[in-house]
Amino acid sequence: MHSFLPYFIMTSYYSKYPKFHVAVDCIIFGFERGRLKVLIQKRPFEPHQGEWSLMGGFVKRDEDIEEAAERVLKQLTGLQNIFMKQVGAYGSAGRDSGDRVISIAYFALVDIDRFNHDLRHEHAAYWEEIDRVPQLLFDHKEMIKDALRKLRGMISRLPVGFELLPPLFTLTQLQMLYEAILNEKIDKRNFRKRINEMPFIQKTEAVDKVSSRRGAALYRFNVESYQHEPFFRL
Amino acid sequence: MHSFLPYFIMTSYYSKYPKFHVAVDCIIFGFERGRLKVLIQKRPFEPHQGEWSLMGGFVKRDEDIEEAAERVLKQLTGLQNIFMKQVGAYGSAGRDSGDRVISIAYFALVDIDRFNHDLRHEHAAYWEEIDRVPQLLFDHKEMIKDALRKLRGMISRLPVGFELLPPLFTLTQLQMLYEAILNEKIDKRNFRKRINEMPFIQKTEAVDKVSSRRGAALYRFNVESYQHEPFFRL
DNA sequence: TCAAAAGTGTTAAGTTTACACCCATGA
DNA sequence: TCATGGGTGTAAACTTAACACTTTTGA
Repeated sequence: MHSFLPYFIMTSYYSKYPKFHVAVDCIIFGFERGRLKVLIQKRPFEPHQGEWSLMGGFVKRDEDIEEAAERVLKQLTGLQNIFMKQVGAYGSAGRDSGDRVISIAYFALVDIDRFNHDLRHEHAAYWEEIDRVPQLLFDHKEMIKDALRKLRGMISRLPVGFELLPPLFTLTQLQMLYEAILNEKIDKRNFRKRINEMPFIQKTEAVDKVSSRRGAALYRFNVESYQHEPFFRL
Repeated sequence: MHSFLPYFIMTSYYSKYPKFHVAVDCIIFGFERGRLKVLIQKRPFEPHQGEWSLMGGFVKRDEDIEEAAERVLKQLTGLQNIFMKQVGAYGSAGRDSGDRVISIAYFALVDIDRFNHDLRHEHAAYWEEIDRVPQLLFDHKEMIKDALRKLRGMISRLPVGFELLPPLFTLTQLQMLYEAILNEKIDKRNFRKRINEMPFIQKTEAVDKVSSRRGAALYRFNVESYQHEPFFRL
């Protein structure tokens, strides 16, 4: 705020215009046992305390909105430097029955194994399968729908799926992840052929013996060798 | 605002949280003589009066943010029921040097012929070619970049290009529009072949004699026959 | 009569899809 | 030994890309 007018006339150039509460809401996606999940929470404050909702919070006075989203995510997961993307701003006049609030939705992709489950319990949060999400507060369900649409549009062109997996993963896991997000079956041989052509998905020496007797090769996503690829097409 | 607490304690559940100015900024795209253009304006108020910027305005107290965007668009163009899409929210703490403002960008596609040019002059607004836009205020140039990226992602899957053209248009015009938006040459015969396969782009009896001696068939986009198509692929 | 834009098909290259069996292992 | 998930190649269908000449007409 840098007004050159005396403060007793106005506190800023814009002071005649109304102000609004601004919140962020986080759609936190995770992937577990072949299912895409989203984290929902029993709202911890009034109004509508105890109803299912997304995790959210109000933007602080001198905080970037991205920072606010990262703060909310960290509160609930303990995680930082997580892949997040803005979904959009939700600003219908009547969307929040507590007061006028303009909310900016972000989605995050987390490796569910790194998740802090004490924090999850502390916040009464719960991983729900994407197509079993109950009625949520306000327009939160629409936010999830929009976030999922955005994720779908991204997953086949940008290497974001790895954000949902542990550092080492099997091709079956990766395929199930794509199937869960795109909500369609993929042919195993065709899938592997295409993955093979992506130099930034690299086979390691390591073998996963959990999911099968025979053992499955573990792969990793190599950030460096992705650097120059503009995008791909699954 | 429906607080059940006495008004002298708090005015709403959220009253301990800060409030922010919220604005909308409009990226208004037009298409003229083979060029994609965007409307920029000499800012009519302080701070930074007279600098090039997008057309914007503050959200009113009981107004949806979409409504605010439509209002701003109407102020400048005289047009209503125009194709508009949210680009996203811009909320860096220091983005506006006048005061903290969170701005939500929308892009609009207008038929430049329907534009009210008196209003344009009144607002000191100017159609600039997309790749000749000068330095703009704050993060407005980034908003244009993001809007264009969004438009590009859309144009080949959804019939939005027509919003930029008059009701009747030639295939050459349509092709130039796609070339301008995608920023790449398209083969004429391949383009026409694909357009021919789209039942919702219909040839009319009318002929355009302006752009060539021979005359070119005029086509129109038929909304009704698009209804059931989920999307297409140019 | 010629300049300028409109209009028109075919072929080769590349991409996508469909499809079924053997392998390695632990229980 | 058998049940389970891992791993592998080819051919047909389809899509995309490359390419050049004729038509019409007003100046």
